[in-house]
Amino acid sequence: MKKKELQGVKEIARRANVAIATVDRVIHNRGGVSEKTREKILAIIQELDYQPNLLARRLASGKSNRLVALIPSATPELDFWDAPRRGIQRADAEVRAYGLRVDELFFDLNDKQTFVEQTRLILANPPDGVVLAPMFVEEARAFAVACQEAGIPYVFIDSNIPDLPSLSYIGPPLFESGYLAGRLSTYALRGAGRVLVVNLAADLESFTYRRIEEGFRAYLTEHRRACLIDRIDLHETGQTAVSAALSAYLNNHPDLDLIFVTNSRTFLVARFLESSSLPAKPMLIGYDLVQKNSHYLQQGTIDFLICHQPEDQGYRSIMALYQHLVFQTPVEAVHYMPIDIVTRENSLFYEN
Amino acid sequence: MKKKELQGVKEIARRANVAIATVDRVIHNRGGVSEKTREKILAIIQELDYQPNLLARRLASGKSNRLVALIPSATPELDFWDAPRRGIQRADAEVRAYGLRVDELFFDLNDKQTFVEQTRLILANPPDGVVLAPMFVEEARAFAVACQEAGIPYVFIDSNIPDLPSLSYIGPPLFESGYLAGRLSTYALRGAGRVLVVNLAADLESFTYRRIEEGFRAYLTEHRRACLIDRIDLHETGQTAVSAALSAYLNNHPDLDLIFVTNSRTFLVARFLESSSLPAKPMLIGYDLVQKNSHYLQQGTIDFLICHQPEDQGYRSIMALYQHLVFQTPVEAVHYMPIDIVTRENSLFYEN
DNA sequence: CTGAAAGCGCTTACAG
DNA sequence: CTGAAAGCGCTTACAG
Repeated sequence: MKKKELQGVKEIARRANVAIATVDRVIHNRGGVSEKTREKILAIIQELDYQPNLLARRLASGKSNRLVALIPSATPELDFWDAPRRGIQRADAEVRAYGLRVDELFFDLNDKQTFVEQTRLILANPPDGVVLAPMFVEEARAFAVACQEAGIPYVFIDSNIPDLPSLSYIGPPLFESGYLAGRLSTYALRGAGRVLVVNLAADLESFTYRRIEEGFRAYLTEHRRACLIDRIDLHETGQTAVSAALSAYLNNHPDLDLIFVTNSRTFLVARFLESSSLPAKPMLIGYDLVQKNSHYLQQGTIDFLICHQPEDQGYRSIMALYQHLVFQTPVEAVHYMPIDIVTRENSLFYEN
Repeated sequence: MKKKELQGVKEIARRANVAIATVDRVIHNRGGVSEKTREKILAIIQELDYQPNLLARRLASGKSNRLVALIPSATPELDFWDAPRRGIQRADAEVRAYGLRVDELFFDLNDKQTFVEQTRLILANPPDGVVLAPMFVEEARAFAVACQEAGIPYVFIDSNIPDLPSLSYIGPPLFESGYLAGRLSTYALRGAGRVLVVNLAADLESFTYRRIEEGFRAYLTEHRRACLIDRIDLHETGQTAVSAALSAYLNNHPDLDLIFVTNSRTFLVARFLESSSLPAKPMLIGYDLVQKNSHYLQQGTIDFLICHQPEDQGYRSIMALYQHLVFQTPVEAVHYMPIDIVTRENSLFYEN
């Protein structure tokens, strides 16, 4: 009978003439091993091209990891964050069997304080990794720094704070996304053309909106020098405020060709356009296939929505942490999502 | 000292007053257990909401699975299949640690025989699952039937044979994809408009091209009744043949507004358009961001490319089999990919 | 029909 | 600095 061939640490231990525990020590750099035997073992590992069995490792160690995802809560009005959440849950389901668990925490997009409170809760019971939507820039920055100090890896999702050393940013390339909006807008421009950029958000300091607008303007500057570009910034995101501002603008500029809304609140503008009786409806371009936007896309009030695969963003953010924690695989520092153009015709399959 | 609490099968065995092996038997329906103890054990499993530890299961069983992916080979001229392949390899890397392995086999898109040979090889050494691009419909059908008989699950990727009971189809919704092309084409139509549909493939019997064209025509019929639609079918996919056919057509119809190519060989048409000196270049819409297409998209010769996330298709096809084999999770019979519109402006991030 | 035991490839105290 | 042993939660012969 042929003798059974040993595998893995056992075989290494046999060849090095040491105990398995010693092999384990050098594999994990736990120290307490003489340089001589250390090198002998290392050499054998090389020679055998040893690949640890991760199943066994995890089973034996009994370790499991807890991740926290801190994202805005979806509301009936604005369900954007349902999509990343689905992705997060899909990832959770896939890796649960391997000892990873994801806790979801939510904050209110209109209330900084809810964000701050959640970050406090997280730090009080530190997880092994964090997925974070840094909508409130300063507060997110403070939290990120705290995570760093606690040695907790974090990944940014959907928007970025580029100068922080996150494990990864998973989201759109903002400038280019705006640039594409610029290109799409040219389908509507007659003659010189008049364009309105609309920013609707509680926190307008966000890097996000500025970069998108820069990209948008860049395209038009390059291709439509004569085009006139105005802007409306609104901290209030209620329908009344939005309608009032647009109404006032359109009174002065009935010749408007196009409105570009820099985030998912595009439906607020669409709603206004539907209710007002303009001689010629301007083209409307915005972001994200949320339910209300989908409605106006079907109606034809919204012409294009730009999307960045929000579900996949959620999925990938968890998987990045998973790869990092379980496999110690290097993770790409920036994963730009594709910039998708969604129209009435392809919207059905975009929602999956 | 509090007594250690048992987990899993051990705890079940303790409560049922049987050996662990017996618990294992009922969990896996291996039979050879009296109805009475079987029911007792089942009840306890219910009560405990027992979830097997898949790590332990796989480690103990020592089982591993081999998958085979049979896809067209990428060529320097047409590198489309590089993308699904990358996805397949990414999935392979992710699940390798869990005992799944993927072998890749390739066939020549211009040579049915290479496909048939590969299927023979596969059946001679049956894998645990197959990913299959059924470009050659009849041959793929025969192979699928053979797989069924051998009890091997298979998933179709990129194109479908709907009446076969594949584990899953992962690819575009063809009709809707063509329908979107129809919508995009209307940007080019002046007046009634003249449109040319071009099919370029060795096997034109494919369900794929017909459905795409149906969708395309459906949009135009609904929205542009007066539009004239011609078609060129070409079994030869060399540049000379393509150029000759287009040249002849354009001589008779210099007023052409738009060309729609139903697959990734769009660059053949673009190349012809660049070399010929037409008074007004027709708009060109085609499929897939392959390298040559990307080039002509940058040039502006191609206006739109429709894409279906080919890398993700590869990734998901392996993962579907993985879920099925390892977790016995139900898999969705059809997973339609999004229909993406790629322009010069967003192409960079589409390639990842 | 049922059980006791070895083992999957690791990690983790514990002892020396 | 090093080793022997128990154990992670399962599965797999093997014995009865």
